[in-house]
Amino acid sequence: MSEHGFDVVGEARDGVEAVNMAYSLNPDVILMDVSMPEMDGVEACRQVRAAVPGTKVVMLTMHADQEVLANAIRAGACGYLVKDCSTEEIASAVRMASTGDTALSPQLAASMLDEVRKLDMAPTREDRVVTKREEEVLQLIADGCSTSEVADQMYISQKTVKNHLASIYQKLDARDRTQAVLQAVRMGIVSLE
Amino acid sequence: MSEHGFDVVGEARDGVEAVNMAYSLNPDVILMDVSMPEMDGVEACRQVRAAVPGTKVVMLTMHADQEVLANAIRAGACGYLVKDCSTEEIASAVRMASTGDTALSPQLAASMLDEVRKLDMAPTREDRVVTKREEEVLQLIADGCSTSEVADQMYISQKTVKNHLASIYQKLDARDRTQAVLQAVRMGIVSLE
DNA sequence: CACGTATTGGGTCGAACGGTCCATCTAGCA
DNA sequence: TGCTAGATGGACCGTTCGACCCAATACGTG
Repeated sequence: MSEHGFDVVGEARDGVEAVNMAYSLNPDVILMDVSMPEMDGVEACRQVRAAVPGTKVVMLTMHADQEVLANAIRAGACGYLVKDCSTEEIASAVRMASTGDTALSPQLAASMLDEVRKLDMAPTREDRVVTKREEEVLQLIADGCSTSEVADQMYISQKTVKNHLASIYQKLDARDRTQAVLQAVRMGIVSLE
Repeated sequence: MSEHGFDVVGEARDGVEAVNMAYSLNPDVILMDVSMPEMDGVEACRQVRAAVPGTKVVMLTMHADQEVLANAIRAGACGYLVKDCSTEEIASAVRMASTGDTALSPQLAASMLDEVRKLDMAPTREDRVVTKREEEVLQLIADGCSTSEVADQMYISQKTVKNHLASIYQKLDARDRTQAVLQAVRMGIVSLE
């Protein structure tokens, strides 16, 4: 398998196995799938980076999910590829990782930059005025849900929905859900169907 | 006064006098001011058209109020001028009225067409899903007003505001003010600031 | 380890909300 | 002259909402 410029020293079937093998084999690069049994790739990446700092991790995923990408970057991944890329592209990404470079699928480059921007500029300019859960509450209410319906769909109690709303009221300078949703629509936080 | 092609046979100081004089003098055309003591021009126009069908009425007003214009057209006015037009334009409008034509100030022509459109197409396509007052309530709530604030600004009781809202809920298929306002925004009934 | 934030949740309380009855008044219509 | 729709209100009732307390858990930062 040295035709690509590197040797495959091992294969793991799940996250736990990957971490153990990384510890014993101490490879230069690990090609890690996001979706894995026992332990997902992002968590495995985090543990590998903590246990074996010299090992580079390239993540491989099915979907260009920005949320997962962000977590992978935070976990210390040195590359992130979507699965529809060619074998040569994967090999290239592994070689780049070994030399300290970062490989990234084109369709992920843009959201990658956005994520880095958020990470770096979070203290100076907070784009996310409301948290993820608060945003979910706003969108559901905009979609016509009552408090109890929001609670059911988010698998939380009505009280928690109200807590999120109370937090939203402060952040969006609203005094009731009507104003909060309207403000969220103006700010582009939620969509109007 | 025949320099303009017609004679002035009388002048009335208020709406009641205008109706009486129209009945006795049976003029070809009446130049009627919208704002008049005793009886406003629109009502006077209505009564003249009922009592003396052959008489044409040209309305004269200070403001290009679409609501008043609509009422005047319904009242049977054959022309509608804003007061900043020239003497010759007024004379022209009177002559046109006498021959059965309709004179209209340019700035009123557009809203006139809109009004005609509404009148003709009202049975087939009801643009106005909510009434004028209901629309006011929706806009104020969209602007951030509470029930009591809406009541204050519209000079009505909170109960009436609630009544309007209840009517709105049925028409817009909403169950609370949040959904009602959002639906109104989607339908373009109210503006988002 | 302490600290802040996010998320989850409980309880209470007064105000607001929505629904259901009802009545009055005005316009426009048949 | 009724009839209908619109606008205006009143009274009542149950539910919901928002504000104000509070606490437990988890997570990341310093």
